[in-house]
Amino acid sequence: MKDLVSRCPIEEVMQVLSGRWPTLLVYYLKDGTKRFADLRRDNPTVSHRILTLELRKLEAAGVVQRTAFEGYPLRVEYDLTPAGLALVPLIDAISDWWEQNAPARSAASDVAEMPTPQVAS
Amino acid sequence: MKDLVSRCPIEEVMQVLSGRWPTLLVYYLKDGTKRFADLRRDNPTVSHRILTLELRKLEAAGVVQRTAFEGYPLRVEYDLTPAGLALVPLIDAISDWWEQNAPARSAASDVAEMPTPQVAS
DNA sequence: GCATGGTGACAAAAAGGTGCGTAATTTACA
DNA sequence: TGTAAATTACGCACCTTTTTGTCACCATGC
Repeated sequence: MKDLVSRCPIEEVMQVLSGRWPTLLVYYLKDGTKRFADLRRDNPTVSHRILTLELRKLEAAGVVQRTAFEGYPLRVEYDLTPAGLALVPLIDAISDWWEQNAPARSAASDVAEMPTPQVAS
Repeated sequence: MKDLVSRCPIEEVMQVLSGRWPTLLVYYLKDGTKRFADLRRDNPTVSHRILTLELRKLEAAGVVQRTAFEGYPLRVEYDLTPAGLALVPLIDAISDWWEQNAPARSAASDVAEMPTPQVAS
């Protein structure tokens, strides 16, 4: 998260989507408008500070729309932008990919060290 | 990267794909077999040590296949596993998504603070 | 003595967390 | 009637944990 500028787009997206929370927040927001407290309930392990920071990051990236209402108690709503909505199926796809390839991971365990297959030239 | 176990798959994948390097390494490996030094050339900013650690992580996740040959100088080859190959189009899709939504990001800038649209109830 | 892929000790930086303060209004209750 | 507390979203200061990086060093055969 230094520049948000790099040669290849993957590096840039990852500056936004890397970390524990961004994808998770998108995931929870796909159900529709949520308030700050809703998102905290959805994921009780985020600290309030990190949640605000992450939401701001996603807002800056154009993934999340933040709408603040005046008056007390404060009220702020978060939604996915169209861009954010477009991201949802992609995250789902990666999620599916993981689930499909998870069995392979647990099967091939840590036995295979230094396979030494050929000697080659 | 504590447990690699969580309620929802997204959290798990992100433990593997989060960070600057994992997706980038997959990206470079999609061209085919690469040796350690090749990957360093592809991305000169990874430190040598981090590269080994990241590759190990991807290997453990079943994304990358590591093949070590005996003899000196040492020779180690890295390839994508079938799972890793399956991941490539997904990363590309996210990459494309970013490129398509990049203009929107620079257009909507930081002017809109406290929009105060309705007052609601 | 260089090249290859790697390790371990340690330092720096980033990510994440805790807890307190703030605001205006409502509710609790004595 | 007066006061205390809760509510909501957040900023700030400080701290811990995790990640990433630097540096030196190993192994061996040409």
